[in-house]
Amino acid sequence: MPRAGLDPAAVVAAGAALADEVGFAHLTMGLLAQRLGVRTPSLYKHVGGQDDLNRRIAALAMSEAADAVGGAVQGYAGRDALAAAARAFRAFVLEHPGRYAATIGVEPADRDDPMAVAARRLLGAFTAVLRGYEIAEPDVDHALRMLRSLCHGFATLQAADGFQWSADIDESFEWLITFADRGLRAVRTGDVSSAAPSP
Amino acid sequence: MPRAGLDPAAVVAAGAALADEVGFAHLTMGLLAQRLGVRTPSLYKHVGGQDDLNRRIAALAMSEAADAVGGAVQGYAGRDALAAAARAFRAFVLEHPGRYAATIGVEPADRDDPMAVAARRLLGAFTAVLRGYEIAEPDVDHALRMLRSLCHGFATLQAADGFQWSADIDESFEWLITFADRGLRAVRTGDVSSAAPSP
DNA sequence: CAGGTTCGGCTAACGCCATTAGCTTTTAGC
DNA sequence: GCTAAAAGCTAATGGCGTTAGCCGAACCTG
Repeated sequence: MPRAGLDPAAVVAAGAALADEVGFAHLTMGLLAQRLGVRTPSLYKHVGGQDDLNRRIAALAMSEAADAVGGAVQGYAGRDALAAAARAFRAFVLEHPGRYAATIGVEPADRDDPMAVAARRLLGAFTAVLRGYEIAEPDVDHALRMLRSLCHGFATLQAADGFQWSADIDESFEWLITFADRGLRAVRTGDVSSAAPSP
Repeated sequence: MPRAGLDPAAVVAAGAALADEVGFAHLTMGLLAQRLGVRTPSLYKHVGGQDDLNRRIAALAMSEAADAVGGAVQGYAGRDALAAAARAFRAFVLEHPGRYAATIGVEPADRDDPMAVAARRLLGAFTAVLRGYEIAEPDVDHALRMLRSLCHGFATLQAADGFQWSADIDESFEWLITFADRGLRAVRTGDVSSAAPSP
């Protein structure tokens, strides 16, 4: 019986691909083993178990998302950068719904957790987008969270088929980009302050 | 051996409460039976199984969220209505993370599915908020999706402990409400159109 | 090229969970 | 009070994650 030649990276990559195919909730150790042409217990030579596998898939997804968004932003600024980042992020989530789902609800163990490192890298890509809007320091964190909520919310709702009604979804997303762009420019001009809401 | 006096509603309510306590992913038929002082197979007299239980919890959560948002909006308009709706929605998700998690990834069977009915009711509450902004018809659907993405994204990211860095989260949320309010008012005045983004 | 060690696969077995079948007892209706 | 439906139970099945322990392949050393 020849060896399969597996290693942790190959197992995690196959697990991520399988999650994209069958949905993260249906990703099972047995199914993954079958896909790899191996018996289930053999996987434990490469990953610690299902929980460990999930965390590694989440880290991989975060890292890939950071690459996608970071790469898409290169050479753009302002509205173009925002649009590129948002489109790249949504495209990634829609192309890889399974591995992205793995990132939800996983809290990194410590700052050196690969998941945490990748998450900071993704955050950095969005921070670069904000730089073009010249937003005052106290507002940057808020704007970052707003941007992340918007992208995460839209992408996950669409991935979960949460938009059931009529209007075209791509059009809605472009509308959303324009909305965010206008809003962020208003932040620079001082229409939205970090202080308490206007009375 | 006296009867426990259960019925479907009681089982679903206990399941939702348990999901809030231990997390939706850890909600198990055995654990729920134990909580109700009953053996596991007895639950099958009231719900069809785990999948049916999950769907009923999701429907309950949607219905409660619709009540919370709809009630909070009563008597307000414009920015006040938006703030009330957003705060009510976030408060609901943070107080009931388990049952809200049940709603993600559940697609209703048909239009009469209780889940679909409740979802339409929740959507209606947000539509009522938009009414105060006098947004043109072609933009209403986009604005609705934007609002839903924003609220869903922020609440789920916070519930999953996705915001790890320093700035105060409540402050970020108020900032986000102000941001959305300004943006929606700009939609009315025509700064954002439903047409393609400006060059 | 020989021999030992490490490493990656395997089978067997355990426990947990969801689910079904079939029995018993309570409860409600006539 | 009798009957029938409803609500609980025990027992059993199958699937999954996981662990223990075995055995052969690959690699490194001399």
